[in-house]
Amino acid sequence: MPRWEHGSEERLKQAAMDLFSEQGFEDTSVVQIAERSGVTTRTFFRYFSDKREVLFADSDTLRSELVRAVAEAPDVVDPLQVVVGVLSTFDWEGRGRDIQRRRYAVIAANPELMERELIKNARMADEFAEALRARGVDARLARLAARVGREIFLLAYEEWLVGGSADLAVIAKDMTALLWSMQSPETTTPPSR
Amino acid sequence: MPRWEHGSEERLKQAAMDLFSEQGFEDTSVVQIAERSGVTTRTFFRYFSDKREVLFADSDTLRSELVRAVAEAPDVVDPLQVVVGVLSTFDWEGRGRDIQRRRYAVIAANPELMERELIKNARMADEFAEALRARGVDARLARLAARVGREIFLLAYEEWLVGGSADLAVIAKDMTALLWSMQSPETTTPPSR
DNA sequence: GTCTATAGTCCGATAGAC
DNA sequence: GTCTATCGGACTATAGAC
Repeated sequence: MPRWEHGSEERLKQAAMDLFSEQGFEDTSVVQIAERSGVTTRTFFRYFSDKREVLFADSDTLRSELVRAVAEAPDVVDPLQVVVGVLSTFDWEGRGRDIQRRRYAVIAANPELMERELIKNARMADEFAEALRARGVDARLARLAARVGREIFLLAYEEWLVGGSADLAVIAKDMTALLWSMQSPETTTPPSR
Repeated sequence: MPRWEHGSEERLKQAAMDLFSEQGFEDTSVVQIAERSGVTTRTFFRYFSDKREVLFADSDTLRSELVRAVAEAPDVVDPLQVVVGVLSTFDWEGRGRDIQRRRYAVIAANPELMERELIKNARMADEFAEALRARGVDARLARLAARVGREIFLLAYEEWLVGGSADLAVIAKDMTALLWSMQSPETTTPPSR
């Protein structure tokens, strides 16, 4: 382990976040990020597959954590509830709301970064669906629950981010109730349990 | 406006689709596409902001068409129904299922193209939500209906694409019913009408 | 760690349509 | 003449190859 190079990844992530915040994503080059971190661009691309990925490195480990939570849910009789529950009861507060607000602001300000955010979310939903299916949920139902649950959570998360001190789980529950309030009589089918 | 070789844009789109299909997106360069179309790369970038966009040029006009349909819906008392209805009753058959299948195969085979597809869908949902809001729907409800409606449609669309001769509107209705079947008793709120 | 291909931008020039 | 579409080439940065 080369001790003098230790921490490169963290320094790169920090430098990228700072530079993107200060001068925007487009106007920041990988060379700049590398220079500020005391490494070469080659080192940057050793850690991150592309320039955008430096902002999403953590999201991969986070995703597997969340997928595991779905896979280990006590029961899956209500798959939508499982998805929304796992996502909204995760300890987002513990990761710092300000940091997440800042990160989201950078991402929202740049379409290329938003594209990456969206595909990460899509992959997470796909893995949620697969985890539910592995637990015996019908494939079609699993996909639907994963996708709709993700949307409910994302809307709740956005409100939580910009909002004051509201609890994310509460917002998510509220959002779910709002969805059910849209059920029109003519398209109603009797609950299956 | 029209000139001798005014079909440049169409030729570029066709050449790109063919080449991406034959040898993959990554292994096709803009130079190749331009050469096959008898123009230079400069001309390619005059029509398309980047290499991916050549596959999505039509989707922009399509989006505004669909957004207009939402804005002009007879009524918006059931916003989810409006979104799913507008999307699923559009004449997708008329655009050729084979062409759409081929296009989707190319997109699904490449993450970069999927990223673009996702952000286009996200923008469409945003505009749907705004159109609903303009019609008097509560902002929160409008966003929720737009996003959930989009997911219901996309799942139905994917089934329609791979499937035989099933009607898209029917699949979408079925998918909506499946969503309502997930409503759990404890989170139920009384229907508002 | 160096070298190179490709994406994408910029400026200026050209030529047909009107 | 203007307007619009095309072309030429030089240029930077990303990203991958060697």
